[in-house]
Amino acid sequence: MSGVKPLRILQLHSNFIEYKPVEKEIEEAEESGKETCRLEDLVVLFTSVEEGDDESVVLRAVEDIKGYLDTVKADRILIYPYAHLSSNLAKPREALKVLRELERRAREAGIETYRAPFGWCKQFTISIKGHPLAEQFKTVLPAREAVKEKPSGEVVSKALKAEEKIKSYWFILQPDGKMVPVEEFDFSGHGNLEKFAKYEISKVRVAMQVPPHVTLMKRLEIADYEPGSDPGNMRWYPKGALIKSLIEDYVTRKVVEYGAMEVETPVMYDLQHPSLADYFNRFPARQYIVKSEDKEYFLRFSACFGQFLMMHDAQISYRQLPLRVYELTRYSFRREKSGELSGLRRLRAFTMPDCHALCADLDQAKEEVMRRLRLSMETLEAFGLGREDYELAVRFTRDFYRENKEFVTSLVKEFGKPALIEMWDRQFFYFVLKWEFNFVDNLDKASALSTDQIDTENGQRYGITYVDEKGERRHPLILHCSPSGAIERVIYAMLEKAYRDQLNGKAPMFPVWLSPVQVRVIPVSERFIPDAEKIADELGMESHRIRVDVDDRPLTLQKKIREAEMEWIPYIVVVGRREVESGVLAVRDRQTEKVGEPAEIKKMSLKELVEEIKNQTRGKPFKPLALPRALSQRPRFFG
RNA sequence: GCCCCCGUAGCCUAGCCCGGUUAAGGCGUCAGCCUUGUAAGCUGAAGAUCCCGGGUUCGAAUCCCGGCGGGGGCUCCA
Repeated sequence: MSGVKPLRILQLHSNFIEYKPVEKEIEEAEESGKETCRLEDLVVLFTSVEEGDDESVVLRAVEDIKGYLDTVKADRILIYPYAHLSSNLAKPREALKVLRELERRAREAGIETYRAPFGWCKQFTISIKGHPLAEQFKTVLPAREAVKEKPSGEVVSKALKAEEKIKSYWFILQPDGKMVPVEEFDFSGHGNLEKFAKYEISKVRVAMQVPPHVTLMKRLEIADYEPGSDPGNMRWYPKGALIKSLIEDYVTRKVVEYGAMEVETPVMYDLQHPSLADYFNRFPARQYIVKSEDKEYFLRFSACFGQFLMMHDAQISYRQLPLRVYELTRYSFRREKSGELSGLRRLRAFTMPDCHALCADLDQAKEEVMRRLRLSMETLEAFGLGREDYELAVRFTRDFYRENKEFVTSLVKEFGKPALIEMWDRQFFYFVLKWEFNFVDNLDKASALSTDQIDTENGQRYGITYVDEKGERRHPLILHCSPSGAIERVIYAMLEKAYRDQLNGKAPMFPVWLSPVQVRVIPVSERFIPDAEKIADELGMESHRIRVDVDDRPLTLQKKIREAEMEWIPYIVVVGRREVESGVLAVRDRQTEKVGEPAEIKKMSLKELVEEIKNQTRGKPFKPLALPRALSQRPRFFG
């Protein structure tokens, strides 16, 4: 190694650097003023010269620097003598010679070059750019290959990295079993599928508007950003909390009916737990980390951990399979990158119904997946999301498809519309097959709602076993299903759909069972408030399970109607002299309304109205009004 | 993380480019009038550290620099 004088260079692509020579540290120091020097948008080269006497290294270094400047599109450098990179420093006199040579050669190479004074104690402030290549540490050796080291940044799961290398093959699978490469498929009549396919494959995304549902979620006092929390953690106003809670109840009820056992598990887990750490690396997500005493915990991003650990400890017989376990996670956490967060569509804290099913073998798993596909469609239906509102994607490995063609086709057949297929050459994740329903919004963005997966790894990873017919312990296959997707995302989809309805001239609204106020009673003047209250008493009788309120504010009738309409209230009952005398109600029915046209007023008896609402909400959960009944008693949360 | 946009009263917005009286308007709130017949009745009042810090200037919401917060996009995705 004699004759080799390595350079150690820390390259930092910076927004700016400010440095100020404070005092000379050594006798050989250069002459310099003490004024602060500031340079912007440049690459700073913290450089130390190590023991040796060979100057040829400089040429190599300049080559390397040029390449780097090209890559990061910069054209200016600052050579900043920085002794702390080495424990084997060259003599100052020699080091200065090398640095000057480096400066000269860099200039010769056409680089705008600055150099901080050598031999001084300097103070500096630096702002480093955030792109992946902004920080590089190099050791430049004259006779050998340069050593590249990247300073360690954030801990990224292996799965997240692996994902970057996945090669996907895209097809459209028709209900009749015909599989067509996506570029050959005729999308006429399948506009949403086309948008979804493009969104998934092309990665071109243009849109620079606030998503319609964000405006609506605020205006309707459903939810809002919470500036006092981490981004992606929402606040829920009374109306939103009610809607969310009803949806949660409904999904839970459906899953329990399907045969799942509801459980509850912790929100945080030991980062060092062996099974968890391993799984962690198979799941492409970023986490919140919580420190407690001297341990680190990650906040769960699904219910898998808790349920798997529970199943690990359970005694299970093959006779009990498929065994279904369910939890509604309030909350699951994923520390999505800040630029990815969007309204209720993509959050850092969200509520995820998560249902696992342990299956004895693939045949049982396939049967179960089919049941859960149906369960998911029924569930979405209750939120007013029909098959026309979402698209199916099925993703699997090539091997799985070869051996299970019929099964895959049967899923698409059950769905009834062509589906987007993504095929992989080998298994990257813990599952061999996964399907999702995807909603396409008004900005042509697609997001997954319901999903199910066939997991071939975690039974083993978590040591989950059942005892088979022969008395032997075996690992089950595990299905992971969310029949609705995140609850917040369901609300997002409903709002986006309502917005689209409005564009098409339909009055936007929630399904009646989810409307925070189902009937508003409006007296024509203050004189009729007592009559209005009496009607509200009768409509709102506990046994009717109807949410009624009364607009008792001293406003004009028109104004009160307008506000009720803007709140998307399904039934508006106006009470005046005529109603009091006749006993017949004058009802505005939102479901029959068209935007911009005068409303039709239906004459109905109170009993008929109660019946109609009961018909609309049959079989759905009910919760009482989440706000004071009298509008005059209500605060305004937004606007 | 990067790029782009935004930050003015509880909400929405004007003013900013081109610096100059008490920062303008609408919604909402409060008070009063009106007592209302199916999507905005009238009058009045209160309400603003113009995001924060620095700089330029006789003078900054306005120009410059830095920071903070939010949104959107990029990459990827339950």
